[in-house]
Amino acid sequence: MSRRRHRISRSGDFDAVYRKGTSSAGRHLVVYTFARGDDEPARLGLSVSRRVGGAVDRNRVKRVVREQFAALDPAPPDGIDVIVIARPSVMAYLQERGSEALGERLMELVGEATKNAAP
RNA sequence: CGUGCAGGCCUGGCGGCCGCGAGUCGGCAUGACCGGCUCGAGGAAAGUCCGGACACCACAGAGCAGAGUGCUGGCUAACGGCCAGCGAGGGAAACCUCAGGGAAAGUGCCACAGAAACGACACAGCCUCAGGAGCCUCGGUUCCUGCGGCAACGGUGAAAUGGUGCGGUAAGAGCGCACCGCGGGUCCUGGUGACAGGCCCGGCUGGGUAAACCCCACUUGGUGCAAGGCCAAACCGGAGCGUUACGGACUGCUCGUCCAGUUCCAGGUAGGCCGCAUGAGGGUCUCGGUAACGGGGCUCCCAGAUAGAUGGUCGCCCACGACAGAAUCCGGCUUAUGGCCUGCUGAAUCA
RNA sequence: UCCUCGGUAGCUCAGCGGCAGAGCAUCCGGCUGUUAACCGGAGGGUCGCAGGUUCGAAUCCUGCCCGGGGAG
Repeated sequence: MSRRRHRISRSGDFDAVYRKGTSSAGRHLVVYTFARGDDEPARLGLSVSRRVGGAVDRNRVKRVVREQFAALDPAPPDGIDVIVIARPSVMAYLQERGSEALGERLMELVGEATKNAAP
């Protein structure tokens, strides 16, 4: 499977998710979701600002989030766009608790956001 | 042994499993697919402080101003970099540091203190002589005034008109001498040169600050790969200014050349390809050079992403390893940081 | 990717070679029955950091660190 195809790459798509989607915020991550309404696989977008850390730390955060997103169980439904925003405290959490703990937080937030969008 | 100094090197390795980017080969269910093989971050990729390559701006122009550099010789595509020297300063030493041209071209500044801070002259003061007054042991001594002589002495200060010693004198003074310092020379020797050593002259003719203005020498057009080029898509309405002018082509000025438009409002596109990785390239051998570096032979192809790829986990090696992630590409500088090796020093401390 | 501006008292800023200042805030005293206002006084600073030039640096020079703004 292609990772690239499952990413949000155009700024217009980002704007659509921010404007029309629903959000759910945690201490270290913020998740936006938006149902496009087609049957393509779910896509992921990432936003990691300089406040998180240097280039090495930011790459690590993006890598971990992508891995954990691909391993989500249950997997997010088709036709959905998900944007994950990293907050500045995420590096400290990652070093303290590890990538799997961050995956659990991600699953909670994604579930919450999709539930909010459903009704 | 520890300490200090200098130089060089590396940036965990091997194996298993899961996962990512690019290239290439193959498969068929031709796709935004699957499989095999190969390659896949750094010494600083960083800060963006210099220098180039490359691209466009006029054919990349001229002059001034502005800006930058500043011991000598060399290296380099170039540099504010590097190498080798010279001089000055620091250290016990190994060794380190230095924007290190010009102050008799001119201007400015030198607070406070101090007699005086740029011209030196005055002030304060010292001395001979003359006159007057007092004291008096009648030889002198003190004070005042005057004609002269002098520049040693001056509670300062970062800095005070060469320093120390001897002679000399009424008191003194490079006035004379010795040593040290300073300045000068169509001078001599060595060196490509900075400069060093010597000789002779001047007896001294006065400071500091140019990382103050400045003078001198040399360098210097601007913007930056989101440069720039091509393709596709969309909008292709209205108003004003101008049409020998203004405006634009780096900021200021002058000249010259070129461009035909340009400003505001409204509306619209912000997708793909090239640039984009074979280069002042790396490795190794050899020759020249003290070295930086250069010549030649052989050999290798070594990241090219575009919401942006290198990680996770397990085992072993004594060890989680430090700083940290390419975005047009090179040469440097600076800063952050873990470890290893080699050589040198002998102050203090320990033995 | 690149270009700019700034860092001085708790806050906002001035000072650009010679003992570091103003306003607001804080504290103390006065006024008032009390508070505010007002009056008088006091404390508070590695001038972002490190070198250098100078007799002397917040000021001049060089290199860093941390913020703010802008262009495409």
